[in-house]
Amino acid sequence: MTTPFERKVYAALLHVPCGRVTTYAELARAVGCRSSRAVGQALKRNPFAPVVPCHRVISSDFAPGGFRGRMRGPALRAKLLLLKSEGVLFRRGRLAEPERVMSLPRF
DNA sequence: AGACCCGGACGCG
DNA sequence: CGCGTCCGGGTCT
Repeated sequence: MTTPFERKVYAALLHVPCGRVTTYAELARAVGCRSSRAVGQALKRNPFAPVVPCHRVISSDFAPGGFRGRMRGPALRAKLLLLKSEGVLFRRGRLAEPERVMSLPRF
């Protein structure tokens, strides 16, 4: 079931193009929410994957964050591969080029 | 009402 | 840097 909050998150995420990423915190601010964790939950249940690019959302400390509800294992590797195919690389478990993080318009 | 969750900020060693 | 801890808020049961 998709809620108004989830739709807001997905809509904001659509502004992130291929080759760039954003963070849970950034998304949260974009929709006027102070819980980045709530955003993570919404992405986890993203019914419109991959048209809503939930793989382009990482942690604000440049760690990859999770994917499909998991923070490690095959799911996470799939996320890293998707990003790699878009030119976004990770090294030593961290985003290689932090300047690829996109800031979103405030709420 | 309580528990859960793909985070974040802060404090400490 | 790598913990531990607390906070947060939307959703599910």
